[in-house]
Amino acid sequence: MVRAPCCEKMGLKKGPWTPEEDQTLISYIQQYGHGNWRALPKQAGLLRCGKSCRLRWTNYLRPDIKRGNFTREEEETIIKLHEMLGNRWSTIASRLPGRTDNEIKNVWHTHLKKRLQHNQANREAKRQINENSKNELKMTRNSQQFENSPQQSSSDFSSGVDSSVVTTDNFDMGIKDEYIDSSSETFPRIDENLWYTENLCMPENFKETSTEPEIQFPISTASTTFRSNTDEDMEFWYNLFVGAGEFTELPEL
DNA sequence: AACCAAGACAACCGCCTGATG
DNA sequence: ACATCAGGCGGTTGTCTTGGT
Repeated sequence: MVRAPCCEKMGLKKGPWTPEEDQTLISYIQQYGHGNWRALPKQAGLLRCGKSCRLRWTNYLRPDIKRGNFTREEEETIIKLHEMLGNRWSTIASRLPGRTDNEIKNVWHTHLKKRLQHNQANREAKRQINENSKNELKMTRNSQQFENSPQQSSSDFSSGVDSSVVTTDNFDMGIKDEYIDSSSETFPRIDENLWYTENLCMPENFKETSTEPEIQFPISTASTTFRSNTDEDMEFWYNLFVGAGEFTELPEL
């Protein structure tokens, strides 16, 4: 394949477009259209290559371009589509009227990618806290049980003689990544799907901020997922994730 | 006020594909 | 079938702006 000569070698201008150039291009396209991009700059009197003109028009000057910040809905659409399609910016752009692939690509690299990485790091941190709390709880309950029943041997605990006791064995092997003892009454289970941002909820008295909330409380029961803002639930989750041990008031964000 | 680093975004580059002769 | 061209796409770079020191 023969490569077209680059703009510089042909003495054509590069770099940012001036308002005059923009106006020239707009006027020409409004009058004659853009049937042939390669021929257009010469006919319009622009010292630019056709490719540059096309990009300038499609990414910036087109009348149906939507300028300004992306809405929350647009951002969510991009995130979802990117999850499905990967870096197919033009396909993603076709689903967002008035937005160009270039703009979407820029937004992705400058905002959305970082936000997703941040969310992922948060989820990982929470998961770690959850894991640590789980271990602490496990140890506490085991030691309490040992103190209350000094006559029992440690092998009795792990054999599951008393079904109300959470032992190392039934905790680890019974239900993975869930907070639940064999009576299934005391501890709500964590629905892993709730870690995803769209499923997280904030307590009513939490302040809405533009940044990612630091603490969020996913709640579900063994049978059904629900969202709760009751003090009891908040206290449970606050102690679980923040690890303060003593719950006094909800944190200000 | 001056400088510098980081962020945001416009523009370019190189490759690919489909159309055409 | 092959060569050439135009247009499209995604990755990368360049430039301007902004915020911090």
